[in-house]
Amino acid sequence: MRTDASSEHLPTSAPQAPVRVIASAQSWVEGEAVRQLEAMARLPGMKLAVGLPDLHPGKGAPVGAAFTSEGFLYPYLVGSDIGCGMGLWNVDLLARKAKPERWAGKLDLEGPWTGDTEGFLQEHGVKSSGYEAALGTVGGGNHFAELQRVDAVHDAKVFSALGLEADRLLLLVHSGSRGLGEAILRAHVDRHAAGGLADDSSEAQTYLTRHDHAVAWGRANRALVARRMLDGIGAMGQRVLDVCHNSVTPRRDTGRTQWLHRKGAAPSDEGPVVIPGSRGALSYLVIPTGESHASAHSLAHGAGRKWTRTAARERMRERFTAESLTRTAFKSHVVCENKDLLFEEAPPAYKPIDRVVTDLVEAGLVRVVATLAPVLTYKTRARPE
DNA sequence: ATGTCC
Repeated sequence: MRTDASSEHLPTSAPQAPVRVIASAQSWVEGEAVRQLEAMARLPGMKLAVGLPDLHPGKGAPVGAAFTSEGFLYPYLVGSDIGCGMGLWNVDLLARKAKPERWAGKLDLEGPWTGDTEGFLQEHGVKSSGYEAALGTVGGGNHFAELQRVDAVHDAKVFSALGLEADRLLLLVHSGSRGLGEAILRAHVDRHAAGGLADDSSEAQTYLTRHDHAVAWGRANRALVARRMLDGIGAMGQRVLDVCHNSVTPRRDTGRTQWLHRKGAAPSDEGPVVIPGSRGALSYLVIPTGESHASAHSLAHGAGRKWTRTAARERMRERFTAESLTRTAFKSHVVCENKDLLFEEAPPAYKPIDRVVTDLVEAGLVRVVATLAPVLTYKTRARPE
């Protein structure tokens, strides 16, 4: 029996909203993740709950899911990393000029940026938050900054329309709002636990204002991570796209405002997105296709975890040395001086990304524009004591 | 996920 305290607060009286899991039989989804999705579908005001092919259990609410509601919004469904997302930069360096081994030895994005963070935020039109010491840092868990080369181009027209060239490096940054979003959710949970907010309440307004700030701050954070990374390799870059996969946004395409919650779900209504594989795997640049109402205007945001962090540590430690995991099947390098994190984030801990993307293609939701292969993944330079 | 737990 589960003893997750958060689920005790979830009202189960409301009728269940439609639940849809977009995943083929080949990409099995854990039963617990579907049960969590169904529990969320019984929240007051819920209209639709969608699981994407990377759906997996989370802390109460599942990850890889999108929810639309009316009358209420649910900060708990966005989670603590408000504004987390993926940014892609075009790098003005030929892939064949890459020096991953040399870069891996010297890149260091730990600690506060030594530049003018206030000025940087101002340039991006974002107010400071009190968390500026973390601005420009990647964070933990599945966050990373990864230099990539183009593996294959499948849609040359869209590829070049994005300003991309097959022989250039790209930089993909996955990070969020660090401690800022966490503090915003904590303030909500202290009062309401997993409960929602009436959308006409002043508390909802306060939350949304803070949420929007964290989303903007998270985007600026990715931009500064990119800048630090590019400074480290002596290159320049241009942002190609940046999308958020943890957020709640209003939609007014029906008579009444609907709240679209994304919990580890990329948008399908903001143009091309990158769906990253884990470290030693390809990432997919895709363009959304077709009508996306039934999929809550959302896409998978990654491969999706297959093993828990604890299980991954145990299983990987038995089979591999930490050292061996700093190189991948693509001969790319991984900067991760935290061994536990290296094991937790090892490729076998995740579902195969190609199956996740194929599910989206077969559901008519995306077309693959290009596949991107890792060259150098930066996780952390810091060693735990 | 987390200036991560007193």
